[in-house]
Amino acid sequence: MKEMAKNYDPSIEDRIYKNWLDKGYFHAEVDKSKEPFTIVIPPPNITGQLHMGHALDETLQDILIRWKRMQGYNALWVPGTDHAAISTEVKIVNKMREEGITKEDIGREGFLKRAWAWKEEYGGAILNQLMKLGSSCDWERERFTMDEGLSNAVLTVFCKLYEKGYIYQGEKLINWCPTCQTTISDAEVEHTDMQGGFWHIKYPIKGTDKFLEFATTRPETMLGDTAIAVNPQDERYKDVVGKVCILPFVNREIPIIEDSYVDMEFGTGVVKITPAHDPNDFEVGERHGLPKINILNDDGTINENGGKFAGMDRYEARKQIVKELDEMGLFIKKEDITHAVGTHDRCNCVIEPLIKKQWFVKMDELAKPALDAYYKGDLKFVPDRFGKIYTHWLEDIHDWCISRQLWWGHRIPAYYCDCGEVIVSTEAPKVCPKCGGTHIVQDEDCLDTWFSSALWPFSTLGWPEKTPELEHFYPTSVLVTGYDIIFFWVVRMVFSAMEQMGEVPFRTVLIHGLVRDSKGRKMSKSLGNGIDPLEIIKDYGADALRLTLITGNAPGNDMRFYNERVENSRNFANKLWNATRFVIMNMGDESPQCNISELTSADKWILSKVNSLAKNVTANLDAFELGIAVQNVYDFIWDEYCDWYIEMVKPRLYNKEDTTRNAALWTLKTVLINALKLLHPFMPFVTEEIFTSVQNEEETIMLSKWPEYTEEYNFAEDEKAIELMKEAVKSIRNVRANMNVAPGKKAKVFVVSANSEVRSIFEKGSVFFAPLAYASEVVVQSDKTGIDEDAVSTVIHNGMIYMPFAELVDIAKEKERLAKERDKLVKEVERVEKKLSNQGFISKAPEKVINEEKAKLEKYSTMLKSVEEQLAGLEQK
RNA sequence: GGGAGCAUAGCUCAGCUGGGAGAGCAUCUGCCUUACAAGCAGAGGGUCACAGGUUCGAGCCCUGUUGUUCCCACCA
Repeated sequence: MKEMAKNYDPSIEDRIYKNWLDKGYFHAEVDKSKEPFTIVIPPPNITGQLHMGHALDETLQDILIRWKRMQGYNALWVPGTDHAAISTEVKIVNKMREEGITKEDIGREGFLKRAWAWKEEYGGAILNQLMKLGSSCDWERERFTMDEGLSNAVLTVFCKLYEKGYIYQGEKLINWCPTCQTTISDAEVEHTDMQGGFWHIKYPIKGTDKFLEFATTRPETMLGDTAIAVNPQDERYKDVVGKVCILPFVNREIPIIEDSYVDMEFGTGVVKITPAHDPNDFEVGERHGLPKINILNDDGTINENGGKFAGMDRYEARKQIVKELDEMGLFIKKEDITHAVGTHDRCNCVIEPLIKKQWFVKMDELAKPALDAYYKGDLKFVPDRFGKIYTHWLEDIHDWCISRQLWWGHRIPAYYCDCGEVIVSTEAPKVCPKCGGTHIVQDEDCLDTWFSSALWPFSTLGWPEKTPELEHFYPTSVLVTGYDIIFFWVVRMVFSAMEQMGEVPFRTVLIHGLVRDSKGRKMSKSLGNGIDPLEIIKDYGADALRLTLITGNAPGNDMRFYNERVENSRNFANKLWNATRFVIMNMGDESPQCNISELTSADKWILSKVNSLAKNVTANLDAFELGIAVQNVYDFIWDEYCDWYIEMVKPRLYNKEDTTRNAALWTLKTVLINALKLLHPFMPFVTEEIFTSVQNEEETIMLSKWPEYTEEYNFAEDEKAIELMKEAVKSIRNVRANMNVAPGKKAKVFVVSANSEVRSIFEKGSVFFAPLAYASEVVVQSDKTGIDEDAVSTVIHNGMIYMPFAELVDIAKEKERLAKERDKLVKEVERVEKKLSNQGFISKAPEKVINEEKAKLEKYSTMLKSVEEQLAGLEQK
């Protein structure tokens, strides 16, 4: 037997984790005799540092995996990392800048060398941090979005979609980040309210002395204007439609056109049209066949189309243009407004819409099966409401721009021959199939990082190879992720899987919220309010962190994190630890055995309780109510097992002669082990440590069998008996505290009941009832014979409790106290009577509810009667 | 402009298909009782945002209002 320290020390966690690793418990092999349960990890970026969001995400997954593994499923959790194209590239470029090197200096090959070195250095770090949390991932199956297999999957998908016509190259308006100098997808544009101007400007109308007034938030784009538009219904401008304006500075003649897109009510009802730099204007341009003039360079400066402003930064040009328009008398006024501006979610730089030739995924056809899967119920969101976000996005989806002007990522498998032929192929072609030429160059661009993570659920299992793993473990069971990444990832995984696999990638998406700081703010680097999970683990243990993240949180809801909550979790681990110490101390080296017939009511009560606990916890886990599930276990261990059962069995354990001592020890151990198992998914380390200390048949709790409800351990009568005694103990404590009786002062306790069953319960339970009720002696009898009239009393169901104290009791006070008890009961009786006399209730409420109410009425009225009798007795004094 | 969430004890939050309001922390009182002071026992504290409605019965369902947070969106 091990000597246990007085306080639980979570520093054992590393040792336990290492043992699990060494034993290979996390590894899952294809085993057709078992039902698979699969989770693929949302791959963290290789730029990453574990943060609270990860900690929550991984904890949820680990709980599900550990639980299913114990239930006997073939549980596989696939770990891995994401190359995170743009984030990583930016970090590497920044690091190079410190060394005074640019990408161009070292070229593509040199850069990639550095990027892979970066991956080697930082890629594994976050996985090591995941281990600290206790994550039971199958590390033998770790994948990386750019490893050989996954890259092959990416190329295969690209080519297949190209052949189907779902991937195409087009000159379209895209989102350009002038800082990162790459295109980004619509999903990566973040609209943020910013202070801006609304400049009112007028253009001269050719051949007249009139002007046309309009307003714009981006005056510099005027250099690319190719029309002026008004609403066809607008009577004010009927006479100028068809005429042309002279565009200042560049002196281009631009037509005044009609388009219903223009809102007559807004501003002057006149809009300048810049098809190359605004999505709406682009559409208008398409409809009217207008030229599209790009005025921007990639770095956000004005290009040669901007005439005298060429070379100027966009914002500098804005100022200068307004200034010069003013000098020309064409500037009217500037309003200060706040409006939503598109920014890049990685660098916060303002996005410029502009036209470039890029690769796109055509979305309309791909979106349909992904929507159907949800509507048919093959794909479920927990909670439901996130399904709406999913369908809303898919129903309103635009084509996905997938090319990025980056070097770190999967290079687009498109090749260009001098003859103009475009060849898309997984292998680089040596000769052009059209002209036979050999001067062929590959597209310079890389793919959006989400293109590869979209394939993650099947690419990690070996696709496009037909591996046994893919056959067995796919589709995966649950995807766990935050609501902030539904568009980026969940949607794209589903439509990719539907297209490539013909099946959903996962059946359930469990959505969690954000972990916020104690003030409810998002944790962020710029605020500096982030709490490092590794620090918390160091101070309190991973179990405490995990418990904190799960407790009191409903799926999809944000939570606030603060240390007091972690302390409470740590205290719980310590409570459990000490309960175990108690059991082991009393058990000694023997392994208690006992026959079911030797069990007392108290034993049966706690066995029955842990039995139904297993049912509740399982049901809540099935419903993904992890917060409720763990609360059930917590309450059971602390309130029922520790505060009641352990206290109840102490007298039996301390008396070596007690014939039920073994039954108590066996029950203590059995219930503890079952509770440990139910707690293990949530707090894996402390439960393992205790499990191996308290018993030795099984070598790890991880692979032990999940407790299941069984009728054999359902003891309703004993539960009722013990609950009655608890009720009695609580009222006695209450009365004593009320009267300021010193805890050391014991009193004779009379239990009086006309009901023989009640008497029997207290007679049998007097061993533990006496100490819990601070009784020097417990006397059970059927009437008040021989009880001092001055005795303090309290009522229980079908009985009274009397405690004669030696000192004179203040009769007036005692009457007052009893009167309070009576008033309370009167109210209860009235409430129930009212309910039961309600004809509507009697005729419409379910029978079960009516019977419950009737039972309450019986209980409260008998209690009331007893109190009234007692009061009447006191009145006579 | 469209959509969603939230509003419950001083604070942070639970409350599963409608059937007598809960936890942790904080506060107050008494206990170092030989598992645990990271503990034990007891107490106080809530017109469940507001107004209607459905129902025998509403924190829970419906409608509206207010406040708040978030997501989406091409009003220049």
